[in-house]
This record gives sequence, C-alpha cells and structure tokens, in this order.
Amino acid sequence: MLPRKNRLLATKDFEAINRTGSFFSFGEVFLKVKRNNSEETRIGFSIGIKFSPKAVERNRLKRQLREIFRKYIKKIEKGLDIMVSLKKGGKKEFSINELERDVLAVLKKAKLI
RNA sequence: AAGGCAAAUUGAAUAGUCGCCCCGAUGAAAAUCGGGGAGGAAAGUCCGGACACUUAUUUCCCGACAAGUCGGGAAGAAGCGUAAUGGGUAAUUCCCAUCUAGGGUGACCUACGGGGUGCGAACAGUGACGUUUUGGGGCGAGAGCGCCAAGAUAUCCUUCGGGAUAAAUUUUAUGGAAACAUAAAAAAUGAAACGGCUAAAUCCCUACGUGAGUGCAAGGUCGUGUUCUGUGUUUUUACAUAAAUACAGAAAGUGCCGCUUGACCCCGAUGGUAACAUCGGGGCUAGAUAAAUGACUAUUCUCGACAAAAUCCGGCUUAUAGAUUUGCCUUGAUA
RNA sequence: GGGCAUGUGGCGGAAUUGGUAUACGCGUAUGCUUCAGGAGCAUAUGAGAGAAAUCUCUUGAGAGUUCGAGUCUCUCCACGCCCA
Repeated sequence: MLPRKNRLLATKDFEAINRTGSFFSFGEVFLKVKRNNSEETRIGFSIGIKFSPKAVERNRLKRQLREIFRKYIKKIEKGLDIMVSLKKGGKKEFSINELERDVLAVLKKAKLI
C-alpha cells in the first residue's frame, strides 16, 4: 500500500485528470498523467464494476498494481498526478510478472522514468 | 463390507523481510514498541426486527400548565399481515413437536393444510372421482363380476394423393378356473343428466396478531472555509457604485458523532421430547471512506472451491474443489 | 451501501377480473404499376415438420398454484432508474 501523501483521493482530481490528462498505454495497461502543483507524486487506480462484476477480482488487481508502483515510485519524476487503469474486455486475471512488465513499458513510453 | 438417509464441522500449514488500516504506550514532533485486522455464505435483497427521523383517526383515563395544548396509558375502527393444532422467539412467510395427505422396503422426504360462493346470471373448463338412466357385447350353470360407449367403420380437413383424432376390439406371449391383468403389434369409437371439483399465490367471511411511512446516502452536531443571491448597518460619494461587517437562503465540498459491548462468543448447571429459556463463570473478536489483508523468500502436503465487510442482528434462498465427525436405515457375510 | 421498476416476432408496442398469444405500426420478401428507380396498391411474414390440410413448440430461464398462466407466487438471469 502506498503512503497517504502519495495517493490520489478526491473525486474532483479524478475528473480533472480523466478530462485533460495525457494518455499512454502498453499491453493491457493504460494511464493518464497530469502535472500538479506540489512536490509529491500522487497515484490513483481506477478499476470499475464494468471491468469485472466480481469484487474479489477488482480488489486483487488494485492490490497488485499498488505493489508494483510502491517498488518504482521513487524513480518516477515528481510532481505528477497519475491515474492507472486496465483495458476493458481483455483478460481479468494476471500474474504479477505480466503486470510489472506492462507497467514498466508504459512508464518508459511516457518518459516518466 | 457395500449402498443410502439426516445433521454438524472445516475451507492448506510454518518461519522471515518490506508495506497498509485500527487500538494502546512513550514522545514536543518525527517516530519507535506492543496487540488486532473479511465470510459461511461477507452475495441475492426475498422476509423479519433493533435503531433513527417524519407523520397520524375516534373515545376514555391520568398528569402538567401559560387553558387548549403537551406527555403517558387503555380500547375500538380502518389499513396491513398470518391461516391444520400446540409451542419457541424481539419478530417473521423462520424454527420445534404432533396430526392429516402423498412418496419411499426403510432411515426419512414433500405439502401455507380454516369456512363460503365458480369472478351477478349466461357462455367456459373438468385428468382422476361419485350417482342415475339408456344401450352394447365378454366371462360364468347361476347369483354376479368387472369392461366399454359403437359398429366395422365414424367425424373433421383436403390440392382427392392423403392427413388428424385415439379406448373397447383382434392377434401373439406370460400368469389365472374364467371374466381379466401385463407386454408387443394391427385396426380404429366418441350417449345423456346430476353431483362433486376449479379463488386468501386476484373475491367474501371468520379467527388471531399489528399504528403508518421512510431508511445510517436514516439522522445528529461543534463547526469550518469557498461561490452566488437577498436584507440591514457603517465608511466613501451629489447619487449610482465600491469596501467592511451581521443575518437568512441556495450550491458544491468537508471534520466529528451515529460505528461497533452485542437479542455477542465460549464453558458448565437446571427446566423442557425439542426449538429454546434461566442461572453461574470466563472472554472482547475488523471498523475503512478512491475505501485497509498484498508482494517476495524458504520448507511441507491431499496442490487449495465459491467468493471479500460498509449501521447491526435473526432467518430464507442461491454459489461452493476437497476433507472430517456423529446418529440412523437397507442388503449381504460371520459368530 | 440502501430503495424501486422493466423483460412479448428482426424493431417498437397491444393483449378485459387468469379463458383462442402476438392487435397495430415499422421493417423484410414476392407480385402489380413504371422505360427504370422511388412512392403507391395487393399478398405473405414467430420457430420446426409437411406439397397441403394440419400437428408440435414459443411471452428472459426454471419451478409452483389452477381444469387452464403473458397475467398470480417463488428462485435465478439481464438491462435500467432514484437517494448524500
């Protein structure tokens, strides 16, 4: 789990980043990025009920993504809001290695590392 | 031993590292140390309550006072609910016991199972059931027995080739004294009347119970800051206006309480056939708010199903790999 | 989290108090009309079997009540709406 200061919490922030953020994707993962006015990186995860109706699957994927970002958050450029999500209609279960590979690829593509 | 019936339990384990949520201690703070951290269904939201707010008819009784209002209690009506009998519970459509009906060799299983009249009459249906009239053939010496609705074809449709309806009957096999029963094949009929039946899972009555509605996004609270609107005051100004400030309303957002000690869990005793109740002792066991349980390493096994709290609790229903326990039944074997 | 509706041909949408399911409109197919197309007119149109008459099945799925269920009851599924 991420420390509270590194989490994206407010509904308002999610709406803003969803509307005006820059879009990057690789594999099954995509993310939207927007610069904020602070020194900290804030990360939010968006996996809705449309992705999977089972709460167990949604919670598991969010935990796995959080663990990956916990490992790499110090390398990511500071002062950004990031929203992470998965593509609908694809696979609903992933191994941690598959996810980590896709996340690293998309971060390099967005030039955040 | 095999097969089955009913009930209950469990839902991989151990050690270490990093990280998250809550509580406690220390500390000015940062932080450190210790403890706890999803389910039997957390699900569906199908019932029932607790709790909170809103609202409410008539009569009677009691109390308060500012004298027509408020608070408390009782009864009735309406509405709502239930439906074999008795019990359990905070309450229920739940649970327990018994009866009745049906199924099973049996252990057991299934069933909301009171009265009335078919929705005004008529038109409607009626597998199984009862009665009467009329007719037919079968068996039997007869009393009688049980069978069928009628005469070798019928009715309807047709593109005239055929098609639809389906029991007695006939033939064969087995059993039986016979009518007949069972199975297979062939061929093929369609009297009447009355009764009974068809409704709380659409109506009416009866009995019993019960205020109603909305739901923790209920609701409460110290507030807090932002934007907009209106009103008042002060200052400036000839006025308009601008600024400050107070009150009211609206919008979006947020802190705290509600929020976890509860119809709670475990053990024992007593009462009861049982559901359950009472008493005694011990225990504290998630409380989040973009929403906490993950990742990595090592070892072992039977290689791990369905699936994750969101005010709380009691039921029902649905999903669920596998493992375990208890009681009982049937069949067989041995003594 | 809590609460509440809906589901009928390819599409929309009817169906009296439970009594012949699919009225009506759109669409589609065929024919007529036209030099041709459109518009218009006529016929057909849930599925399966059949040359046809006709038979069987069908109201999201599965059970139940009933002589009889699109309608009443229960369970499941799908798709929606409202509440700070």
